[in-house]
Amino acid sequence: MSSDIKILPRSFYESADVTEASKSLIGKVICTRIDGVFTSGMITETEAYCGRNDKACHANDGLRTSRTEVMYGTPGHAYIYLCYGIHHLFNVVTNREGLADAVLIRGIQPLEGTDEMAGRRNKPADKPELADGPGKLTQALGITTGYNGIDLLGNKIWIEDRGVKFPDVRIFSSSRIGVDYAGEHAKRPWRFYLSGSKWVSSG
DNA sequence: CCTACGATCTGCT
DNA sequence: GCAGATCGTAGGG
Repeated sequence: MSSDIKILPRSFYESADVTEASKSLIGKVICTRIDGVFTSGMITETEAYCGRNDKACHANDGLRTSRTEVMYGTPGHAYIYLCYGIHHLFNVVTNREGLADAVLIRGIQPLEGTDEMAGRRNKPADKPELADGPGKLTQALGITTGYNGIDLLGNKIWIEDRGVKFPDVRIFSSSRIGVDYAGEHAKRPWRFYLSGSKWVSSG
């Protein structure tokens, strides 16, 4: 029964294709134990960002700064940054060291600790607004930039495979949200989401 | 040093 | 539907 649950190994994050990694993360379960509180949710929506030839990516074409340094590090670590001065956005670093590929988590279906999430969000536990957006789910899970760079094979933030596998026909794609500044690259269909799920950002 | 702006969300109209 | 919030980062002087 519980033997179906396993933490994603480093090799999962070492995928050489960030769009494949992005798709594969749909259906996986992100878990946090923050201040001793366990919360979790199934990933419903992701976006791929590539370190080479992708103007939407913070680390595009080798741009290396203190902010982007984590993206150039070991896959399977968290890149968490502050967006619009308010929202903490959570990414997983993929591929291999030095390349700066990452997947942004944009939506989850809350599973465990929903009352705790509701408290953190000051929203009802059973409504999509609890976690149907990149800034909402981090608040629900208790994730802040203070955890930037953390290893996802540790015991604070991790991702599990619980044996849920959706058929490819249920994974829809679209252009990425909020990256119009990236010009032509903004049109790439690098957003992936579970069709029919309520727990997906409206955009 | 200074300025512009964002991988968003909320509340109000 | 739209404007305001809010602050770290990047880039330029």
